[in-house]
Amino acid sequence: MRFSVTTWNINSVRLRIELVAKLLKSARPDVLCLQETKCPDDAFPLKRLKQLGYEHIAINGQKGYHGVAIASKLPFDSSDVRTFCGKVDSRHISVAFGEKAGLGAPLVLHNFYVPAGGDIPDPVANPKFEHKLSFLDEMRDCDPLHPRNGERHILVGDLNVAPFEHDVWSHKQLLNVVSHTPIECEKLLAVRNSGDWIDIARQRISESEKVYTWWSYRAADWTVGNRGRRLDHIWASQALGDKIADFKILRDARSWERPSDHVPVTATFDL
DNA sequence: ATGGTCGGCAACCGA
Repeated sequence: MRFSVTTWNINSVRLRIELVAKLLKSARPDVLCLQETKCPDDAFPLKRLKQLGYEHIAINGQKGYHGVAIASKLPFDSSDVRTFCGKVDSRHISVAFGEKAGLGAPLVLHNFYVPAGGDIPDPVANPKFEHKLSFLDEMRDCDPLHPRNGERHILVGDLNVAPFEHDVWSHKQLLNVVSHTPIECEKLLAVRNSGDWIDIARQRISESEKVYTWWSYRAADWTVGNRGRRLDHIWASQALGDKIADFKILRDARSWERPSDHVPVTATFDL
């Protein structure tokens, strides 16, 4: 049985619902995980997604900022929301697929939107950076993110960290830029190692090859110099390690009309 | 070396 998951920081789901439709009509993933929906739950475009065949939807939104959602063709048994750092920010939602989904054994899917962390890479001078580091520490210590004994877990999202040298266009020039500072990279890797996760992109693509999922809006032409970063991630627990069938970054989406600055990332499993 | 652009929501904040 094929099972595919797409993650996409949409940067306003209401503004870009037709881009979401375009993606869902062409890629047809089984599940779509969105971040930065910027949409209160009572204004979420449920109808349009249901029309597109994604009838099972879990949302965790708030007004103006953040917000995450999971839209699925397959029914899930339950959904859950976690908070981090004692804030009410909508930065996490998870769903559990059980018998109803027809995927065999249970499968848990976590969708995260990690804080961007502001501009100054100093936790003393910049509370937003401190928040980001604390958020990563809490993820590391979060028991539900530690799959064990052959449990099938997938973790996706905009993790706002590009951990490896070739996850950014210039390792040297970005060493002191939030998203690629050594302390963040270490902390993200600590999250990954706390749960024995596989970073699917780097399982599939050599560590020496440049891989990006985000290109800044602050460039007249985002293609000039290809100054991207790999901020969006899909991780799988060890139990899924030999089931990974495909991995795709839809770079084209950065050229769509009024695009998000992030592009969709999809992993396909042969369960 | 610096500033560059978005979206939400109604003056800036967050990214």
